[in-house]
Amino acid sequence: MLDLAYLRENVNVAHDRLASRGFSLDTETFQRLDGERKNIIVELERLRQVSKKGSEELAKLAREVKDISEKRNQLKAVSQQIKDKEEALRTVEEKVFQFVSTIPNLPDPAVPIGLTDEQNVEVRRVGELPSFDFEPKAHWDLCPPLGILDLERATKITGSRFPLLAGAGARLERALINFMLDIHTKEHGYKEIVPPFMANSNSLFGTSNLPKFEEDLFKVRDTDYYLIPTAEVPVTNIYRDDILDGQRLPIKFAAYSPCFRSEAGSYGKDVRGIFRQHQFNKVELVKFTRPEDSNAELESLVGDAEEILKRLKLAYRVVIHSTGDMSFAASKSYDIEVWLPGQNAYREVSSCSNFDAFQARRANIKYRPRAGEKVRFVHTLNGSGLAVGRTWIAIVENYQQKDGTVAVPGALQPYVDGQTVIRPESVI
RNA sequence: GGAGGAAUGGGUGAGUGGUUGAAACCGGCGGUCUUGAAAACCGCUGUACGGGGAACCGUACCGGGGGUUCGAAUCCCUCUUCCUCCGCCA
Repeated sequence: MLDLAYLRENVNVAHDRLASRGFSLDTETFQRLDGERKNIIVELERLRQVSKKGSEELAKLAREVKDISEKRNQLKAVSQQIKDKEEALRTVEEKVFQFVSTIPNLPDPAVPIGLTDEQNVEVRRVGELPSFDFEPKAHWDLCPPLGILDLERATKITGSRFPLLAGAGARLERALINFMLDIHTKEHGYKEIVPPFMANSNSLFGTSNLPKFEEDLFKVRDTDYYLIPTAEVPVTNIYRDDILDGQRLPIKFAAYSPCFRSEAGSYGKDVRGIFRQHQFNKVELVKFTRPEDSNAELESLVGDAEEILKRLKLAYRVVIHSTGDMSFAASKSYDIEVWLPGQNAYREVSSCSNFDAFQARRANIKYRPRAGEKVRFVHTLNGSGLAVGRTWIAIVENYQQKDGTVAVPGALQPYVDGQTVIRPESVI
């Protein structure tokens, strides 16, 4: 949510900055609604003052045992006028709210201008691409014979786009979760969180998944609960409606969770294998920072996520999103893309964003810089550290060997009882 | 699932219809005192919106929503959350 006061003062600047991300701000509608709202408030406050003063006078008359019936009738009329104005105010405020809550965040000045991912800018490449003396396979061809991934049976349980891992494949998934959490909690200073895996509509509004993106979510029938699309939702909302002590900032949380996404509108995209799923595991990093620190904290957040790939010796690149490719709430975003030999391409394993005060305003998360000072909105950030299923794909594709087996990266071996190679095992 | 109780400012906690935006205490800020600190004492100490150059002024907010009334933290209805006891349960 953008700052209403900012919009009032700078509606044309906001219009131009939003145009750079492909959003057309209807400045006329905004100014009309905002003006209506203000007129009603001014009138309402005047009426309330009349009523308040009148009530005091009436109380005085009553104490003096004088006739109050005329005064009371007069005030009764005022009271009705107030009710009417309040109703009018509710109506217009609802309209303003609807209008403003569907405006995306303003891009940070450092973000490259462009309307699509083609204007994204590669920031750096790290690690060497693996070389094979054979044709490397994609994970959907490589894994079923090893007995670690069953693509057909998963569809029986639910339908398409659900993972079914087995044996060493299942253990590899679990090892990755522990590996990632250990590094972030023990070395990068994040506190581990196990959040609810469902969230209510207020929480989803706070992170901007509602109201605009409801079609991306799975909703639990007859309740106000949604399956979380990312741990960002519950973890960011830990502090909804809170005032934090400024001395505690930055606050850094790491949370493992399954993620559920309807993937509406991605039919035909990544249909093979388990790259794009309705359910996947992810370790998410979330930060609450002072406004002046958030861009530096974004850089270190990306670094924390990159560290996982470095330890696993996987080649990757970091890309900064153009204005048009950023998500609704972000002011600045980086993607980390890991090299997948089976697709001969870099593919996303992490997206790290600074939301500045956009989510904090929606979720009402404030901090007090120092005792006695005014409260301000925090800045929120988050990033995948990393998407576990996609890291799993990267490992099997990058560490595949000519005989169809998969080597286990050294950093991960302590998490799988020292196992060094995944060999074919009995299918489920 | 059944029966009770509760929700007030950063915290604890008074307040059952009319200067109550809200006592008191704790915490915080400023000051007096002190070589310095502590203690003691004094003052200040919520948020949002609107008006004004500013000191200030106005309005709203006592879990959410609705109602009664000229007037609600206070009365009524409803929802939510928390606590206690009983039952059930991984």
